[in-house]
Amino acid sequence: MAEAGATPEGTEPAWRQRAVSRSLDSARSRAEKRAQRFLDAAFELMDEKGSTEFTIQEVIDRSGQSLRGFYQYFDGKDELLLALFEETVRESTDDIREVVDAETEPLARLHAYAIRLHEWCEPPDKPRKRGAHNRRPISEFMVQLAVNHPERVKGAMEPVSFLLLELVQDAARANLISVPDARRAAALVQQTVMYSWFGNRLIQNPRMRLSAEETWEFCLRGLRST
Amino acid sequence: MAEAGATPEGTEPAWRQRAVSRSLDSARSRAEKRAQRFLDAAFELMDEKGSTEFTIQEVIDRSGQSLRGFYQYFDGKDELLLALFEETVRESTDDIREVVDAETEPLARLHAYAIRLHEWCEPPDKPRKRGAHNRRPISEFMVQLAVNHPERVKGAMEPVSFLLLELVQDAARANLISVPDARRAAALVQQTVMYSWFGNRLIQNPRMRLSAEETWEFCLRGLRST
DNA sequence: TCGAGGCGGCAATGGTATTCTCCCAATTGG
DNA sequence: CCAATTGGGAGAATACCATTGCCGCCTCGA
Repeated sequence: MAEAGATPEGTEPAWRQRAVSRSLDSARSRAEKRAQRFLDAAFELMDEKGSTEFTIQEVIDRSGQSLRGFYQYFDGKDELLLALFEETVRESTDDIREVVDAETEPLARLHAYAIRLHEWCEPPDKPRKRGAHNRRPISEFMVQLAVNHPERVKGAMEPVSFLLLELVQDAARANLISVPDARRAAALVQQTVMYSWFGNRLIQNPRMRLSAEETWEFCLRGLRST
Repeated sequence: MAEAGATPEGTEPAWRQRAVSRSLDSARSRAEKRAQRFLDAAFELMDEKGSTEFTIQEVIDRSGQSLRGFYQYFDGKDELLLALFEETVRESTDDIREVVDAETEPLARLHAYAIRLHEWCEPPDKPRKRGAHNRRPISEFMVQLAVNHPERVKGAMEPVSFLLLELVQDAARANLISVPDARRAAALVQQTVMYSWFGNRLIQNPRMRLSAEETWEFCLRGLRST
């Protein structure tokens, strides 16, 4: 189980395909570079401002490209943000998989997954791994995205969801948890963990916040004999 | 426990206070009426369009009042939406409390709460109770609100949260669940239930959606011996 | 009756996304 | 090597909205 880069549907980033297919096939690599420049600029702005409220104009200026070009590669701002989101998920999937693969016991793997996913959105005070981005703004934007383009978000989350499904199935096979339907169980866990982070923003007093561990314990009990 | 209208901080709607305090005290009732007309118009538009993306202008036209007046009562569109949100929560609290009070057994009361809260956001195919509004757009907007004004959302949710806390405490006192900290447990339940609804929008296949009952069972197991 | 504040009507401003238009410069085919 | 085609830069023009400002009426209290 859990082979190296086992993304469900091929491994090519979805945004890349979309952006590139708009250009001629011969110019593919140049097109990718240009699209990438937009993405890089957007990531920078996002990291600096700590929010997704940069303007297209800023992205243009920063990337040293033209407005025209931007709309040639992206259908609009939402598409750009979706692309950022997809990139971030990809990054995170690798990160989570790494942590998970450090464990061998099925429950320990699930545990590692839950903790890491919960921390996924948090702004790490500790210096970020080189090249990793501040995920907070993206996570926040994700909920808006989930309202307006649920299918897209689901699609982008696929890698993370898929990994979790595997872990749940493994644990179930080992009789460590008893779930009648692995998919539903996985969905429940993913939701609980992710929105537990989101819900924390409604709680001022930091001591009242729900930690990753607490959330995990709650999930674990939920999984024992569904 | 669970006295009739036991809102934590007085029972006067918060938006009403805000809107009214902007006017002279003598003209209070007239001011309330005017503010209410704006709210009514906004509710209508929201119900019709199924979203909060109506324009201020539409609210003005529909309510037969002036732009000027609008900004006299509300600091901006966000305040209006917050007011709608608060009203809706109030409505729902009454509704939930009613269902809960039909039960006497602590766990049954908790169960009733969870189910009702989960359904809270769903667009009821069944004709709505007269005067009740389509809560979907509000619920959707709530997540945006939670990003931008977490404290306000928390404040508005207070009545619902408070009710849940009581129920959890009652159940704990009766030794039906064992939670070290009722507040945290309540928060966890509320989050799980509410976001379980929200998460469902990421699942196309209706048969894979998480039902209110499933979510409740998950919570219940989570509460048994924390 | 007079004056001031409440309020309707509406034009003006400001911030953004998105589209349009013009033009240059490089590539390419003859 | 030249001219046609086209990718792409600059940025003006549009389209929306929210929000503010300004003018003048009209009412209500003194």
